[in-house]
Amino acid sequence: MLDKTFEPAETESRIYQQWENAGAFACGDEARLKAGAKPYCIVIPPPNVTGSLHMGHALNNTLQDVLARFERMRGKDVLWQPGMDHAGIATQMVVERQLMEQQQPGRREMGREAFVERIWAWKDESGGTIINQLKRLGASCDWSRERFTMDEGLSKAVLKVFVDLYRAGLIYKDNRLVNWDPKLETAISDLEVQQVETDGHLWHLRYPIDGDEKRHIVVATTRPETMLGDTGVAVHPDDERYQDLIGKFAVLPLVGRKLQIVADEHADPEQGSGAVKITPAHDFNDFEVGRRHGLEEINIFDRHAHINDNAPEAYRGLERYAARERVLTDLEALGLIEKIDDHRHVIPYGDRSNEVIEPYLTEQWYVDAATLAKPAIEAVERGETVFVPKSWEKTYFEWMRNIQPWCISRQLWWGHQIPAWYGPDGEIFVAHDEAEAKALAEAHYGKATELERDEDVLDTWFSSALWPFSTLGWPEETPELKRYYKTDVLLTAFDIIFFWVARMMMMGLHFKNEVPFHTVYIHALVRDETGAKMSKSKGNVIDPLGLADEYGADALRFTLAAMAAQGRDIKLATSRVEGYRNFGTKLWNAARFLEMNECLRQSDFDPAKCTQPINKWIVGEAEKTVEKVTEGIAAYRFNDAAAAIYHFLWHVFCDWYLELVKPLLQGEDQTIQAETRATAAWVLDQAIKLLHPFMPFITEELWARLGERGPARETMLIVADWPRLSGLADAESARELGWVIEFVSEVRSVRAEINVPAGAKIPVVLVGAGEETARLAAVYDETLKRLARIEEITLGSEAPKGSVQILLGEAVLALPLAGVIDISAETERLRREIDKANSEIEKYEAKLANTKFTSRAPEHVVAEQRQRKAEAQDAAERLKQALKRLETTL
RNA sequence: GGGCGGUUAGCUCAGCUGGAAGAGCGCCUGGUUUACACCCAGGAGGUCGGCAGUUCGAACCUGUCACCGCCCA
Repeated sequence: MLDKTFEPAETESRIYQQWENAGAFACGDEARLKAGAKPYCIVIPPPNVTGSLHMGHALNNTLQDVLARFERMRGKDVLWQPGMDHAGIATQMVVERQLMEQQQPGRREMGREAFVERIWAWKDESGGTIINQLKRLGASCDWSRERFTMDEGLSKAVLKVFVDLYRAGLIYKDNRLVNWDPKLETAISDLEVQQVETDGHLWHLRYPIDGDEKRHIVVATTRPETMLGDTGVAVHPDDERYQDLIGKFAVLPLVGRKLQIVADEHADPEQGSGAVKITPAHDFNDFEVGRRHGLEEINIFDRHAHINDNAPEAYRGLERYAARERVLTDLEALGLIEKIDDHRHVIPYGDRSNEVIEPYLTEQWYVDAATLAKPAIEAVERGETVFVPKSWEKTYFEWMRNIQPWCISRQLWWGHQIPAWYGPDGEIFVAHDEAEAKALAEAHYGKATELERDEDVLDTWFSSALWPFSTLGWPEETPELKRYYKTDVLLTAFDIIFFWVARMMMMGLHFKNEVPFHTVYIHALVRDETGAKMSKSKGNVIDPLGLADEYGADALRFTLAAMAAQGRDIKLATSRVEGYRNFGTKLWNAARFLEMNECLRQSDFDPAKCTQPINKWIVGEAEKTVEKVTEGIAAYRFNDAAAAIYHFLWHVFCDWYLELVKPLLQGEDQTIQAETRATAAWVLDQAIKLLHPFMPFITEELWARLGERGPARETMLIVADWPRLSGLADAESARELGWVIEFVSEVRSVRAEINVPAGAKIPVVLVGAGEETARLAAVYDETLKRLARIEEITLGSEAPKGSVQILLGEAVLALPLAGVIDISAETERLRREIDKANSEIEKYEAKLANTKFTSRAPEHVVAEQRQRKAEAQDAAERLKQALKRLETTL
């Protein structure tokens, strides 16, 4: 006997263990393959090895699991490929922090090799907690195939990609501005830079004109310290104020360098004085201006963003903000500060270090992203990969068409070391290993030569970009690669379109000549109840595992899926989770009810052979639900699918079917009882299957518990067949049950409205009932009496005096309650109903009187309106009669 | 400055190709109906952001305005 409630805490880990033991998550099941199963593959967006589960992961992986379980039940050979990435910066930071806390030597003291070893040790010990957290959610990944971007195989893929791209001219070294993190001492990607609006100042500086010392040109800057690296001044070509100065020189104060005054459209005549100082080595815009006019690029910072020897001695060694103070003091002393305005502007911060990022001129490795992007753009244009929702294609195109060279080198130790070796003269040899590099060098120099390997490592995303094929064994031509590439769908939040989708598309197309997935499903971002992005600093983070502890993983999953409507952010309220926990309990108790009523599954049960209308009706409803859930998931409309199964189980199966069937289960007729028991059990089985992708634990548990009696289960639910039903809808029984439900609902509603005590049983006279209605009343007599709390149902030709009257089909339900009810309240109720009917009649009449409508609207729409008008007229007429009868009793 | 999205019941949100406004939660009323109080029954609550247009007909299409959010400069 089932308990009153399902206990997630006691059940979830046991069930998960059973799935794993049964090998249910593994791809390539022999029996399936023999049956001709088609492959279905999703690669997980690899979580960070340092990461722990947040709500975004929970949503992302819940949806992947819904798809994986759904397709598995549909008989496909499912591979949900799991793994993690090595998160270069984040991981290195974690371990460095740990060393510091334990007061151990820092990485520089311990040296590269020892440090990297130390990271591996950290990874083995405390990395990847997120994997276990995913398991707690029920993720059905094929863990036997778990991969890590630093694995040998994946590293081999990285090596090959780097070498191939280099040899194809698509990877090169260049001296450009990068986003430099002076704290971490490495270049970082544009995407790892957060632009933060900040209150600052705009300093207006006066630069004397060369040869005309009395004259000045005023430039405005938010970063006065960078003036030490100025090599020019730009004015707009059309700016009349400065026409005579173009081509002349200004003199850089404090430094004395001559600055060419150039005409460039970058200078905005509306902003400040209209003239801007140009510091090509320390500003992205200035860099472009400098290149256009051949201005010198003078780097004034070292790697810590302290002033270097390219500046006058007085400033050397100063930290950038100290340098700013010093520069301002000195300019002030010279009277060269014209004015200082308050100014709001954006400052770039590194998202890992939270340090102000410095545009910094260094030599780095780049991928020619523009070239690789072309086929990736075309593939989406041709529809080889589609975005769901489609609107995200725009974002993708926007990004891809304006793509910048991708800086892939990082000044870190944790990651894939760049396979480039340098000769004594700086000649570069890119090779798969040192031996090959040496051979290349020997060929180049004509003799064996000592080489030095590039110290830097590759951006983590360089290896992640290969994920859809490197995890499948590439560059080896493995059977898995052949079978599962291209994969089916990638699920991700929109903020990852650039990180992931774009790069995987480029690499997949270049190396596999085929897109990595046919669909990209972009899901919502999870926010808190008020719509704010969850963040630790705001303290509004809802821990998914906390919710799973409190309400069960199933409830959390169902909530996320139910709220995952396309194109919207999710504002998560715990009340929703609670509500869906209740839904689980409801299901549990329905099963408990069946158990108590001996509703056992029958192996030879055929839903098409039901004889009782109530059973014919519910199997038809089940079929409709199967359709809705199946279509919903297949179309990534997770919320629709979730709503369909929720509605069916609670509001159709529990609220109506089980209630309607109670008399039959307790009745005399053994045949009917047997059919009903079998039907109930069968329907519940279908529902459990439909719910399984969303609530895997409770459904698997019920599957097992219900399997203890009746025919033995052939498989666990996770690999059971997805329902495929057809031909079960039966219009006749649907109409019959519709009548019963309306009967009960109407009586209940009116009872409440006129304050009949809930416990009181009242008589009902069915007036003007046709033959069929009379038959139904007789057949469902017991059911109606029970559900509507009726004492007796009799047929009559006229409503008894002073009775409450309800329209039901062609008949009138008369509740003879004279003396019990408040006549004036009932009169009022009828008047309201009549008014309502009348206004409807007017509406339809107006519509139908409009010849434009009747001539232009489709036939069936017009017919529908006529029908409704007739119905409303009929209702109004009968309501008037009812009112009249009521009034005559007064 | 450029782009995208949003504005529907008190709250959180559905509403696919334009043909009678929906769900969950909350709220109110009433319930010891032997599956379930994590429950049952009933109910209130909406000028679908404003305006203009297209259409026989608009929450849905077009334009415009307002406010909110996000992304990119």
